[in-house]
Amino acid sequence: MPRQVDHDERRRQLTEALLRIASTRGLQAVSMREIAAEAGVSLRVVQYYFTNKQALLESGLTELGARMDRRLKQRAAAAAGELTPRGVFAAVLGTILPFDEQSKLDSMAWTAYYTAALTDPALAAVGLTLPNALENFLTVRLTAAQQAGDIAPDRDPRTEVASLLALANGLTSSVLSRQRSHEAATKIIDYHLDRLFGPAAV
Amino acid sequence: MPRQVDHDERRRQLTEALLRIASTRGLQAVSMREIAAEAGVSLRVVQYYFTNKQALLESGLTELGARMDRRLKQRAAAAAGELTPRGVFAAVLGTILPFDEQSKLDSMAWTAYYTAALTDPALAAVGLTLPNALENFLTVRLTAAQQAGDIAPDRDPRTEVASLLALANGLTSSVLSRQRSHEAATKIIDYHLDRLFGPAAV
DNA sequence: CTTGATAGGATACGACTGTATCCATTCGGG
DNA sequence: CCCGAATGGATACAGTCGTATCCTATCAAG
Repeated sequence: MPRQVDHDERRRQLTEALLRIASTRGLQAVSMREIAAEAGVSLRVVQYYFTNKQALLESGLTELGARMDRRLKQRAAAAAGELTPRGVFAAVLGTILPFDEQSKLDSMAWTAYYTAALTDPALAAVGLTLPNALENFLTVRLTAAQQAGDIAPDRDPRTEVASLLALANGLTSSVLSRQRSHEAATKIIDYHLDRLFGPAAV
Repeated sequence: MPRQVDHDERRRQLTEALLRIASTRGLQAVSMREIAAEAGVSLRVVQYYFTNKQALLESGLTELGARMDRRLKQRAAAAAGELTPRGVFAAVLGTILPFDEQSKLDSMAWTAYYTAALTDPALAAVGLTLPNALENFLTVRLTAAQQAGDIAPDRDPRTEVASLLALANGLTSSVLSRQRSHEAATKIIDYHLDRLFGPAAV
């Protein structure tokens, strides 16, 4: 059995242990020793696979981005065929909202990272690439949809996209803090998609 | 000079020092000794006026809520007279968005507290009262505005209010992370108020 | 069989944490 | 006057933190 595979597998296990701690007890509860305990290994092993804590934290953020990406592609695959403009938006925004236990935990971790990035420039660079990519992607789609006559001409595609993403982020916050349920948040998103594209065909 | 005044004044100074650290270096950088240094007093003084760190943190959260409340009342007083429904919403949402250096710092601290509250139930109770109060207040106003014919009858007041508040929160996040400017965020808010109430009278 | 790299257990170091204690000063009411 | 309470300086304590070091194993290539 090749070494390299074991090596990457170990790193993945440690990163997952890190995210488990960050999402349930917060990023300030993440320490080298806690990760070791959570992963069931010794402190030395954590040190061995990650040169320092900074590298570990960045690995966690990268993994979070990869998970979000994976979920997006799953939704895209599941909704294959019906690639209506509205379907694309429902998929992307529905992926941002925490919709099951795991995505809720990931959203918690993401929020923790986001907050840390506000006062730690090293994390900020890694964390902002995904949101920007989403905004650009959706703006292109919505502009095309407008030219095809799918949305009213007096709508501003850039503003609409920025609004929907900011709305999804705000709703995510309220779901995480148990201010409202996932279903309530989804209804609010649908309400706006109805107004933008017209009622869903289903 | 009465003791009680000095006592409260000292507590206020220490709380402000705490918020200064939390908003510039994050909540994890807040320690008893750091607060003492920031306030220019000895560690013992911090211990003397706050029995433990938990009390100190709660004091910071309370102060943040009080500041937000103060800003809201300032806007309300400045816009006195023109209490159009749209004016009320513009005032409230404009207060949520960080509009100057100080409110930006406060928003940073608020975000830090919000994230901490996700994994620390003790803080959650204190931090959710203001958002809920805002939501209820605005819903009453918008329902009345709809009955007065100020907004279209096919709008759902509760959903609209929840959306605007979530939107303002999401936009605040993007402003704090320098994804967009305060002006850009304000324009997005205005865009939606225009659609909801019709263009501003000014 | 030996040698060097990979892997990991055990332990130590200095810095920092919240909290507690000991002690000196100040000051208003008896 | 003086005595207890309010105030605060200096220091100590037991943990935890990230990181570094020392020392074994294991194992593939020479």
